[in-house]
Amino acid sequence: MEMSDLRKVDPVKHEQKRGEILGAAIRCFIRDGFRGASTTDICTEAGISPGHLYHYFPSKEAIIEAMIDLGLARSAERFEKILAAPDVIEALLVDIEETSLRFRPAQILNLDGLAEAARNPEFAKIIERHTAAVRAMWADFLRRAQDQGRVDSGLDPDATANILIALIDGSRAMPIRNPKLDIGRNVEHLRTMLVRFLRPPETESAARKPRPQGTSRPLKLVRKR
Amino acid sequence: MEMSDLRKVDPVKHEQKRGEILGAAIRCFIRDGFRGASTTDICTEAGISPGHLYHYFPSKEAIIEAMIDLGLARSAERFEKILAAPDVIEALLVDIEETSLRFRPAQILNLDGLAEAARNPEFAKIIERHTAAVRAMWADFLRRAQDQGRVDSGLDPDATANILIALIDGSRAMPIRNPKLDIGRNVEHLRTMLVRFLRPPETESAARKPRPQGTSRPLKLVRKR
DNA sequence: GGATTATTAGAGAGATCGCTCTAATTGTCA
DNA sequence: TGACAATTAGAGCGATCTCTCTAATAATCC
Repeated sequence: MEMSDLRKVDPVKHEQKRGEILGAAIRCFIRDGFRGASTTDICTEAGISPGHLYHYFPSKEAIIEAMIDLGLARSAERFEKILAAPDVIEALLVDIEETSLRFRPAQILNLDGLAEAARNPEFAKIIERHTAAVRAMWADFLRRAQDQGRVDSGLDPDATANILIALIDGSRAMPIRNPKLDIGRNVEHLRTMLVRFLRPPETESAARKPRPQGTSRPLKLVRKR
Repeated sequence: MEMSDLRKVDPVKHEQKRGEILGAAIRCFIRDGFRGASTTDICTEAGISPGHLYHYFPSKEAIIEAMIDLGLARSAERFEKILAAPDVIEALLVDIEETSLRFRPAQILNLDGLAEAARNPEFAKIIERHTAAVRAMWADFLRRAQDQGRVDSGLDPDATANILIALIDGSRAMPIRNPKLDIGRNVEHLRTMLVRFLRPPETESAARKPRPQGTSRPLKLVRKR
């Protein structure tokens, strides 16, 4: 134990410690799952005692909820950055590659969270709210891109957003299903699919500008803002 | 199992009972998860006693493995049917709609299984093997379709198969993320994406028009719409 | 029918779970 | 410094977990 630090009646310090414990809990949940990780495990990982733990969190469930909140907040941040990028599709692909395909273990928790949400109404509410927010962000982007003729205006923004989200979810399972995944090639094919899916059909775009496209080489879809 | 003494009462009956217990276990696992469902729950659901349960299965883990095997076998069957259909994409869409989007609760177990595989090497092996088999089936189909000019020959069959599998995985999360999902519209957009992704680019389809082997059953991939 | 064996029931052992409680320790301030 | 409040440690409670064990029942063969 660390006895060397000088203690103060400091709410900042308290919050910081809470964060440390939450971090330890996340590590445990990644390793063993929501139900597999015990409060004792969390205490050991955080280097504290059970009583101490319950001084910072009222229950194990509260820890899980705090962790989900944190995860969803980080996720929303990432999406905001993606949607603010000059080339949204490229930014999305980079994000999928870095956070899902290269198997950051934290992504396991998304699978756990979804499975848990399917049977726990409390969690379901949180997931649904967060999904609605992300979908709205995507749909808003898609509408603007449609107005600018960069995305097929025949697509429904909400439905398209749902599919993009599903694609991101599915990508999380990829490295689990196939640890020897050829990441570069998969990203390339994802890019091809997205570009072909979203770009305006020939009839629409041909009127505006010439389409220099022969083979499967994808073209840049999105630029200015 | 004793293999030398088969003279006793119906091994068929024994196997049938085993199946019943497995079914009860699956219902419990769907409801509460692998770790959330206790052996007592399973016994209650199956209407038997603990000792009885352990007469049919050596451990809880064995039940889970038997269930995963069963699930993957059923899944492989479904894919074989899909790939044997006259219009593969339509068959795939119907399957996604019926088994994933309409929220058959059994699909939760896929999420559980993936999450568990991410931290349990034993499960990971099973999932990887099954995924490799399904991917091989898809890749084989894609290669044939490419030879017939129905699918863009610029696509790598394995990478494309991986993406299709990811799409199926992602579709499972859809109804959890959004219970008010407009299923029809989503299926329609999925269809659009798949068709645009897979069909040969204009130049190719115009140049090399591979014509029918009329006698053999045509693998119709894309319906002109 | 009597002997033998497969099958079933259910209590409960032993371990672990989430969580509580008391007491010791640390920091603050009159 | 001494009273008081905040914080921490860790034993352990009651519930629940997986799994075992003994004995009763059902099925089979002579």
